[in-house]
Amino acid sequence: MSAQEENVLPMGMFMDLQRSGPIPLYFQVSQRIEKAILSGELPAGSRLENEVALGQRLGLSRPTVRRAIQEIVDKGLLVRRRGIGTQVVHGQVTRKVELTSLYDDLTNTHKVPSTHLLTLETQGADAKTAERLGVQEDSPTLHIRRVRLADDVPVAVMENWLPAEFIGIEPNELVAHGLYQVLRSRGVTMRVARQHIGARKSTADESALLEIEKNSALLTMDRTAFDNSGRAVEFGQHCYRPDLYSFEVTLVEK
Amino acid sequence: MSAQEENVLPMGMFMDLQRSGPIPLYFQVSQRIEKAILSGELPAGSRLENEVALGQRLGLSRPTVRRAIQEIVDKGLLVRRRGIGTQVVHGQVTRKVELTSLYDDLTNTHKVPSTHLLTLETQGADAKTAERLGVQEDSPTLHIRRVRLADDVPVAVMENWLPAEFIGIEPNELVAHGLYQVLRSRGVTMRVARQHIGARKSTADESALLEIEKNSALLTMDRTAFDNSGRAVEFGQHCYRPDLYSFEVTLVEK
DNA sequence: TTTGGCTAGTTGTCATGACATTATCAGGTC
DNA sequence: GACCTGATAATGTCATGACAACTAGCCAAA
Repeated sequence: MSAQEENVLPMGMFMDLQRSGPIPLYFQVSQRIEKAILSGELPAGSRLENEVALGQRLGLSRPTVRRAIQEIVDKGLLVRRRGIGTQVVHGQVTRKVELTSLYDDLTNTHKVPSTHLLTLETQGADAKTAERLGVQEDSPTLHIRRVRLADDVPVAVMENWLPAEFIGIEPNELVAHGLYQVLRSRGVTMRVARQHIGARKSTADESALLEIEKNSALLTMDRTAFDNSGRAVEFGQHCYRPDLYSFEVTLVEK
Repeated sequence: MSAQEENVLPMGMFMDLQRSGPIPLYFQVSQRIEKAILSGELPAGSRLENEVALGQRLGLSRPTVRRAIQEIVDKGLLVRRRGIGTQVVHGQVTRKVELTSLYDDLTNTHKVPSTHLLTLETQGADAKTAERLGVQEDSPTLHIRRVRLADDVPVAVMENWLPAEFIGIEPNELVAHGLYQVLRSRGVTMRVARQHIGARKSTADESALLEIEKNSALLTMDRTAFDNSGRAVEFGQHCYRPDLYSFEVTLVEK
């Protein structure tokens, strides 16, 4: 017998769906399944009930069930095989990285984030910033430089440039909230972000800010974020203490 | 007038679809649109023809067109807005990172990859390896250690552990091809990979192998890869010269 | 024993139709 | 001129139906 016995779990959940509410049905289903996987109710390697049966039992059409399952496949928690079925991926499950800021990351891991605001000024865009933000060179941008701390220990030095429309942002906003929270409260919804992750040695300035030795190894991340109209709303160059922070990425082959 | 004039481009492509072939229709459409974006035929900020019209012109149903567009949205090249339409994201487009190996990355960027094989042995799994691969501790695994070079310059030191079924892999395979190519040729299809990206200082050994100074900054990546049945097929701990390699990640908010 | 084919089960693809939700814009009213 | 209102247009959601492609397992034949 193969080592991967595959229990067909019928997912005996009654799942009271609210059909009139604003929450899509496929989302309600996918949330419920994801929760079942993360809680261990659906163990690694177990098979999911097939799409048609699941749809019948829930009173949903197959496309809706399919979409719910697809959501979780995209998260890397489920694997589909034609002719076979859908299985839970092996390996301990860990929550994936979303389009969030470091501030959100820290609150999610039950650390207390805080911010030291080093710089908040209007600055003409240099060539690189102009290209990343898609604005004219020398046009005004908001330049921010911050140190992010978790439980009063410095974790990252973050430098951002924002388009002119955000120049009114106040220092106390940035101290009390993450940059992404501030942008969201101004009606901006981030949709796409392109990141480059690398490493280099720390400068004397960075070493002092992060309270580490000179010429330590730093984890760096450059990011350009776009809102739902496709326009660049933020360009940032950040560096992290590698002993306190790392990136987690889940890749799924189509 | 706003700076983002939005030309409605009707995508005047005739797109001869092959309906009988094995290639899905939605895939043919999405490939064509992506190519149009990357080639500049659909410039940044331009609007796409709406779904129903596009479907009618191509003789396709709306779900098929929708799926084609969704593929490109997931890649971060398009942005949809309800009530508005679908637009090309601003910013220079760069190809995203797929589920590939460093070997594939290098060939895609027209560098000549080569490999120095340092270690190829059978080894009992330690606690960490056993957990990552989902096998018993002390069970046999294939242990590989390699240096990857691009144009004869060392780029990375790569250490991998594979389950027992791959113990037959020959040294010449690993020198001539990337590990993922070898696995694919053995019928393994990778589906999901979980990666952790960090940084640290180099050891004396690594410094010599990568031809860099001692205590340089290194970019590190740990990865566990799963095949289409959800079983772990590879666990690796790699480190890269940060002046020659970095990671690119595109995040898309759902 | 081995090989081959058949069958049942499951996901993959595609079409058609309908209604809901949201943003824009023009026009009328105060 | 400012504000409300409706029409218009586009994507978001969901149902139903059908066929294709792939896999595993059973069974019969060589």
